[in-house]
Amino acid sequence: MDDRYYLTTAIFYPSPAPPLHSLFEAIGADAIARYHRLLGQETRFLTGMDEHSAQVEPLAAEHGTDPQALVDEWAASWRDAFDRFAISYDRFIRTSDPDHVRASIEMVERAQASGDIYEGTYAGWYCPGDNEFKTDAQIVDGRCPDHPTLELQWLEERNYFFALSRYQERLERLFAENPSFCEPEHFRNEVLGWLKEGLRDFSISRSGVGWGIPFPGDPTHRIYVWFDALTNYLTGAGFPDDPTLFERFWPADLHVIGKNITRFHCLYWPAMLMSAGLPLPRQVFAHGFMLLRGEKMSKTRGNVLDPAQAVELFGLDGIRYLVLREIPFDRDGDVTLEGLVRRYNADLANDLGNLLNRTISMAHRYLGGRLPALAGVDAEAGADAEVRATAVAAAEQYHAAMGRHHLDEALVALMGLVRAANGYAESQAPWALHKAGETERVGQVLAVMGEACRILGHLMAPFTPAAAAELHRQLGLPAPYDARGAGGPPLPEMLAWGATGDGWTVGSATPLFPRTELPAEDAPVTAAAEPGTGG
RNA sequence: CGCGGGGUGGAGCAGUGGUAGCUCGUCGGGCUCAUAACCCGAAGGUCGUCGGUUCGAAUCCGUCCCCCGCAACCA
Repeated sequence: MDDRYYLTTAIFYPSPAPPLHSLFEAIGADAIARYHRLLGQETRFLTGMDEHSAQVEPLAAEHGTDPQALVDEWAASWRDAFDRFAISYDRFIRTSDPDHVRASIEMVERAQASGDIYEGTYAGWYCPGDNEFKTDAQIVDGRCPDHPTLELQWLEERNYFFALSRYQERLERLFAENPSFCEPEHFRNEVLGWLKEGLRDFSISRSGVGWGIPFPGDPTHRIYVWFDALTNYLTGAGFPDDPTLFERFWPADLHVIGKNITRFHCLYWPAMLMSAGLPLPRQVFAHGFMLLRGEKMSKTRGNVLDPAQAVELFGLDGIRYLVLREIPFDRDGDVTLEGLVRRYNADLANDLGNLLNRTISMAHRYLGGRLPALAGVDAEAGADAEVRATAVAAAEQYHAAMGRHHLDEALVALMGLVRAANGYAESQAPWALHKAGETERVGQVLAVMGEACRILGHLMAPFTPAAAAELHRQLGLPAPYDARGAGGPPLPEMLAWGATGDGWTVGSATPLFPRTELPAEDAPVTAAAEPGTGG
């Protein structure tokens, strides 16, 4: 295992504050980052904002401010939200950052030096309503759907192109030699399909706009999208100003992206890096989308789940768990408010939280708070050994799932141990043992339950960091890791059965995940009328 | 015939040749340590359609139908 790990999210389209579906990507990447810190790797986690959007300039004018001031405000708001959601980024990059501007220019210059950039003509249908070229798919009945009264204009514009087509063979070789460059497989298939269709050069500059990075050698143009946005991954690793950092962290281990931008990350980006003579990232992982009632969340549909409301209902860790559990990370997942409430109560409140609560509570009631050491417990009864075996198997499944970035599967493995521990409590019935005066056995049973809780706390840590720390606090155990999941022993050591050796004294129990309920106005209609119950 | 993904009990999913599983929900039972939580059992599916291969198909092949996504910045 490498002693360092560098991962990124995509940089986000600028807006006043992050919607839940953007937080979803950040939370997922954060869980991966935290997992690698727990493994003991020096982990660098980059996220940020893509500020040179064409919308920014007109919007700033509308607000009577300048573009930089507008994105300053937005970036602060995003950072704030990311901090609240415990996104443990090492840098929040902004494409207006000076070092990033230098990096983008450097990348264009390298491509120029390689002879991959030429001047050409970009032609397309242009909508005067929103100053944008429209693709065929964006045109309805020959009009822009947003401005149906305006005629589209066929415009031709001189600008600079990147010769992607020259990289056809090299990209084919990349995918042949390193299939896992793009995961999961169904998105890789899509990329292979595009490769088969043949690559087209793409435009990398725009003229007539002021907001953006000046194009090297032609100040009338700005760098357009990809040489700006994608380059952020290099900037975040120290390119080109900090060779020591860059040496340490490039190439990136993982780019976490949305499935809509696989083309750019799996074809454009490696070609750009080849052109610049830089090593390629090890993997691009495309996650699916969070759907709300089967539909893409969007403001125009009015079906956006508000992060603030979600936090109010489930807490920060609650919502972190829910989005990662409900949405398979490798494909789309459908979410409803009702479903989230159900999942939260079932998994976190009833099963996991209550397991901790009953364990601590019984430890106080029957043992004066003192859990004995596990030594000698295993051989005593089959049930003890079974819980232990489940814990070992859960950790194995967990690591396997995390290795493939299937975060939802890791959580399924975790919940499997919760169930086993609750079942164990039922079958051993320490309350009955206590009545029967079998104090020693009560101690053994609660030691097993406490151990399951201890391990669960570590398994939870990448997903629900604050709740994991609180779990250990209530259990009465020190937190071996810092708030970002770094600085402790490698996770597998802490997941080993009986890792603490001795018993310990538990703390006090308060509900880790208090039950929640659907807000009244969103309650399902079925509860309305129940005939014949009187009242 | 553009490309990719998907169509499995009420809901969400797993399952790539050999008795169809899981979570939630529903119904019944048990327990009382615990956040009215926990545990056990039951009902419920001709696995989108039609056809083929096979001793045997949700699983392989072919037809058709339906849903979602897809290249210039809306995860």
